[in-house]
Amino acid sequence: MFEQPTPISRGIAHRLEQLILDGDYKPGQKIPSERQLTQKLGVSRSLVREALKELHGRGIIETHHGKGSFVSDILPVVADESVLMHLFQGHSRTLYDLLEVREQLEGQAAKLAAERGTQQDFYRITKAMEALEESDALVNAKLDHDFHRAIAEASHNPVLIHVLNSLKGLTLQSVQVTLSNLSHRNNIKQQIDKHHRQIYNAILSRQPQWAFKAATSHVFHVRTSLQEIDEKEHGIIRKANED
Amino acid sequence: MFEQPTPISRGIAHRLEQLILDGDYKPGQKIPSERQLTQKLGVSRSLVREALKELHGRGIIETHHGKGSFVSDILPVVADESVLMHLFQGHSRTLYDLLEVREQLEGQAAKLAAERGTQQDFYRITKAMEALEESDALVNAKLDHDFHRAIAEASHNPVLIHVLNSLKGLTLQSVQVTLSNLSHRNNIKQQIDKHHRQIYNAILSRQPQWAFKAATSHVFHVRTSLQEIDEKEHGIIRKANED
DNA sequence: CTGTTTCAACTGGTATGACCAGTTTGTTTC
DNA sequence: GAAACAAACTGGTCATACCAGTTGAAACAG
Repeated sequence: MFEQPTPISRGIAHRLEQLILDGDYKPGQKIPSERQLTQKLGVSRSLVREALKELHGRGIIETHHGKGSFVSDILPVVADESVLMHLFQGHSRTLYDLLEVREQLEGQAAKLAAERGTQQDFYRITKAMEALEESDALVNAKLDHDFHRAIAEASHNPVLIHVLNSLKGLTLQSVQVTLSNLSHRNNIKQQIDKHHRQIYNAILSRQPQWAFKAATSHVFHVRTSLQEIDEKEHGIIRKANED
Repeated sequence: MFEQPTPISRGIAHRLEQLILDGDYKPGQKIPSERQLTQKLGVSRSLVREALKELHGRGIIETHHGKGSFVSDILPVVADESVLMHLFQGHSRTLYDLLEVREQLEGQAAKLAAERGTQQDFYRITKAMEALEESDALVNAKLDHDFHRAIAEASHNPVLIHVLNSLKGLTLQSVQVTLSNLSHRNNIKQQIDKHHRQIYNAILSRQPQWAFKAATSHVFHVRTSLQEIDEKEHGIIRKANED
């Protein structure tokens, strides 16, 4: 009755927004030029421009004359790192706090990934997994993070991806600390790999419950292991950011 | 040297914004047509339209085909509280995404609160709980939020508190939407109260597992309830601010 | 005179095409 | 090799024409 057939312009802004949310265009990255979008979206440049204006109004993109439009990297308003980073320094406990949070988040991500992951997602996860296993070098905090990130993205939950990504800086740091503390015990490195495999298998065989369990207990295990060591060797964590 | 002489369009949007802020055009009121603005502002219609789009993006005006543009009566709640806020508009899915994340976070918070909460924490939670129960008014998004916040703080996990707090802006709005959609069904309001009681009891009797379960299933319940309604009445969420 | 129909004049929505103005890049020139 | 320059990008602005809802007043029917 009052169904106005949604103006195309709304649709354009919406579609672009979705592309950004889906990660097709990432924060800081340049999006196609107006002329290109005109083609890609099959509408006139006027519409493209108006859609971009709308997104600009929402603070989603920034535009520079002669250069192009870019996805605002200020996107991660959630949990801005500076604050957390601040918490971190001098408070080794924050590492545990962080892991406590990640425990749930990673669990949820794994679960959703098992439910919703596409073949493409699985491919990415597999690649990350392989890269992780090959490198017996113990320094690969980044690879570890890539693996978890691939899973997060497979959850197709923008908010979840967003929050986890916001914790990225800390995560990286924490993983670094973790590895440097845990991995020179070879059996632990093996255990971690085993965990990853469990998560991996659960997701690819589409068993959400199992994936959740595997992911949470993985983080839990890392946390408690770290805790034990910390109690023994006392104060190792503080030193972790000095290189 | 790098001072690019502010594009006119920015100026247009700004001038219009100023007119509205100055009270020349009041909330709910119609602003001049695009053609009129073209004259009044001395620029082309394209620019006027783009400026209007920008204002629309900020939520300052609403536009209706054939009728005109009107100043939003829900004036900007202070620019953009967070960018995520915008993801909402037209993306009801994001609400579910958000609840999926909160499900775990709230669960963890409740669990930790049960483990670590002090008597003072419990006192605060109790007060929030009472305030929540007394107000049989259904509009108390804030009270609901206060309750969950008290629990979060009782977890004594700064990271968790911070992340949950970051989601506050969204939570508030989502809760608002939630309530306005759920609560006019009286039995649901009762169910929610019951959930809160369960969480409350679990925490104060220091039963972490139970608290976790109660909190997660609470959010889960809210999410699925909302989902059902959304599927039935279809599109209600978008309309939530039209009265 | 009343109620309906109709149509013209609004309103915003979309599409072209032209031209201006910064930016980048590769070529030419010294 | 370095400086100068000239396309070929990019976004910014304008003018014009036409489509599509909305509204209200004039024309008409009863």
